[in-house]
Amino acid sequence: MTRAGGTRAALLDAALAVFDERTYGDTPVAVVAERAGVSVGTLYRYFPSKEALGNAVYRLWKQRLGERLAAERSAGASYASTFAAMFRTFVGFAAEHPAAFAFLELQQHESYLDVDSRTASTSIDETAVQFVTEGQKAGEIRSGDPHMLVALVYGALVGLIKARRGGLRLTDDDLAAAQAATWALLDIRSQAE
Amino acid sequence: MTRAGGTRAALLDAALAVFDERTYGDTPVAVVAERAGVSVGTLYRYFPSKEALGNAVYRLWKQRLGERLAAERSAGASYASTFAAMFRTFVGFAAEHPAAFAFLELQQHESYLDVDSRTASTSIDETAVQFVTEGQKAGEIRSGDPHMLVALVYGALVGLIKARRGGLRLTDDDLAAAQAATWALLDIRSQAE
Amino acid sequence: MTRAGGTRAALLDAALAVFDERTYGDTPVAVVAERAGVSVGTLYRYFPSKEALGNAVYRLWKQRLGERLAAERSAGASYASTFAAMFRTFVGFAAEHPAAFAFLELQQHESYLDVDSRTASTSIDETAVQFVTEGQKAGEIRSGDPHMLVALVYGALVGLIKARRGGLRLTDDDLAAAQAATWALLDIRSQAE
Amino acid sequence: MTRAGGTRAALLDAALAVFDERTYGDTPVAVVAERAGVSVGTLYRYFPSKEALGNAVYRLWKQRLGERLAAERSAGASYASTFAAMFRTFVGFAAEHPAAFAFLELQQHESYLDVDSRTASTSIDETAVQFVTEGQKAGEIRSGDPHMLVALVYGALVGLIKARRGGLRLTDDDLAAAQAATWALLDIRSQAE
DNA sequence: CATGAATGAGTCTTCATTCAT
DNA sequence: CATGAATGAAGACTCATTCAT
Repeated sequence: MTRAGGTRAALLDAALAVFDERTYGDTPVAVVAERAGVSVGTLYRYFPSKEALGNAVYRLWKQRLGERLAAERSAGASYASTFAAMFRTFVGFAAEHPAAFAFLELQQHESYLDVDSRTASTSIDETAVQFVTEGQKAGEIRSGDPHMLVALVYGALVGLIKARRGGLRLTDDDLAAAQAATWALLDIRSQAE
Repeated sequence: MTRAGGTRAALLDAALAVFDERTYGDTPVAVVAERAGVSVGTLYRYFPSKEALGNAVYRLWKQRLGERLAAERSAGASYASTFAAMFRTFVGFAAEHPAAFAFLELQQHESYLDVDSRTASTSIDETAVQFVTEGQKAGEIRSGDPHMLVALVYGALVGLIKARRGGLRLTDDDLAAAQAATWALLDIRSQAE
Repeated sequence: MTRAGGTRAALLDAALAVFDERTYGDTPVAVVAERAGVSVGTLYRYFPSKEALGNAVYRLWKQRLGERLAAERSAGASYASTFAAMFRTFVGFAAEHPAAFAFLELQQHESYLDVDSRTASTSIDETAVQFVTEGQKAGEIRSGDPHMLVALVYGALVGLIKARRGGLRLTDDDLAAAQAATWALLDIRSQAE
Repeated sequence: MTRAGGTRAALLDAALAVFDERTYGDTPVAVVAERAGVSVGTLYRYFPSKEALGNAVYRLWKQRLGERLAAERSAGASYASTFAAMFRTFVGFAAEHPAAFAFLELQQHESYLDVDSRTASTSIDETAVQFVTEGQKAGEIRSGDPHMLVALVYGALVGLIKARRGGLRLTDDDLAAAQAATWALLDIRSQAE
């Protein structure tokens, strides 16, 4: 499991894998070390504590997800098509990195996350809020508290991936339908009475 | 903290409270017992294990939520108005029993839930799936895998409550907007292109 | 399981049964009470502690065994025939009261036996030692420390019953052979070189 | 108490000592660890459970005893003299390792012994049974179920050592007498009527 | 007198963290 | 730098004993 990036990367990889299999709270550090092919002592050379390791894993993947999402905000595109791209990115990320997605969104981290990690988490939110706010100004996204709308959309997305993880089979057509439905959460045209 | 219902009820109350504050996994049984005003030994007279206690709490509230949701399926009402009632029930439940809601929907239970508890959980889902399926047949709800649509809606609702719990302030108008947006996830009229 | 003798007897019966099934140390008093058909509280009305109960059971059966053994010392009989009678009594007792025998001889009691119980135990020994001493004087039993000879014989008998309990099948012929062999431990005629 | 053999050996030594003083069932693992001069956590590095530790101690000494007994079966020797050697070995083992002997033969192990330990125990029996069977064929040992005869002899031996442990003083002459008496259990010449 | 709920000290076991080699 | 043995505090669970009803 030792990646090119060296011991630290191997530890982050191993931690993600086992945290996904068992949960952060239920995973002894010895298991992480063993999976990474190093000793516990070595793990503690790279991370001062289990919490630090958990935070590092969390931050690493939250940032990766955030960057991929942010990259979709191409200038000039319509909000609907930008949303479509973001949706696909999100679903694609979950498909490519199921362990990372499950760890990030399906587990609880409150008990150990530090400020930096929370910030990483918030910044995704901010990107999304900004997108919604601008879309509202442009008259393409329905009115309403942007934070609230983001919460609804993000929640729907997480619900979708969670269901998929729980065994729900989704074809490309299903995903297209899911994207359309989720966009309806924001679409100004769905607001009409 | 001893409720009128007796020791068992006091334990269920205490367990819900501390599981919400700290998480099931991070809560020693001694803390539950203390909160209920009894000794550890007494807790074990009423529940054979910590897992059994966790399951009892989970089932109790999942059933209460399920019953309230199911009660909204009044005959003759339009799907839109039934959905509105369910939305209000869900949000109301979360407001009245924030600890219960957080415990049920914001925590992980995979590691200890038994079959009965999972069944209680599934039955809510089934109610919702049935609602969607019938709505589709009636031409009021958009097409698409009902399980997927339910996952989206349930996810959105959870996201909403989670945000509220995270500090987001929501007025009645906000909630009305949230309801409208969430209904758009299902509304056949949002499907038109 | 309630015997005619009343609650106390029922408790002694129940205790013997469960102590045999599980061991004194591994049996909660609640199990004894339940088996006797009474509550724990009641058990404590009849016996001040678990130890007292254990001692009472031990003493009761040690005495019964002792009395039956002592009864075989009929005057005028030869030592060989008296031994034969004792052997049969011992084996018969073990067959009739397997639980009692196993409890008495196959379990450890050191940790809780009180003086009275130890006395009851010793008196069987004394009877046997007296038998051996007299037999030696009469020239029918081999020379040697009587306590030692008794230890050998008693040990052999316990070994026999233990083996039987462990699954060894013994016919009447086998038992006759066992009796002959055991008597050889004492028989003056086996001493000849 | 840390022996040269390392921590594991120290734990086995300590366990034997305290199991003898108090009984396996009445000894907390903390006491074993303390006696061995290590912490509880360390004990669990070497033995996965208290049961595993108990089995390890049992097996270790049962094997040592078995090996010493088996070593006495020198070819060509008469059955009487082989028996004499085994008798001395047995008594010698009990004198040299009183704690081990008491633990092995004077305690109950049924509740926790695993298959391997039971096997170790059985193999001593098998050696003895084989000795008796061959002696019968050679016309030197009395007839009768070999398992039964072994049970009698082994029981007598255990009774002897138990009595010694209980305070009985035995001179070399006494032991010689005990050996003679015990051999009479098997001696063909004691069978004659 | 009987009941059985309540108590809490005591047991086994786990695991984050340290540190001698 | 890496190793992994050692630590000990903490957690789940049991059970002899008490006492209010």
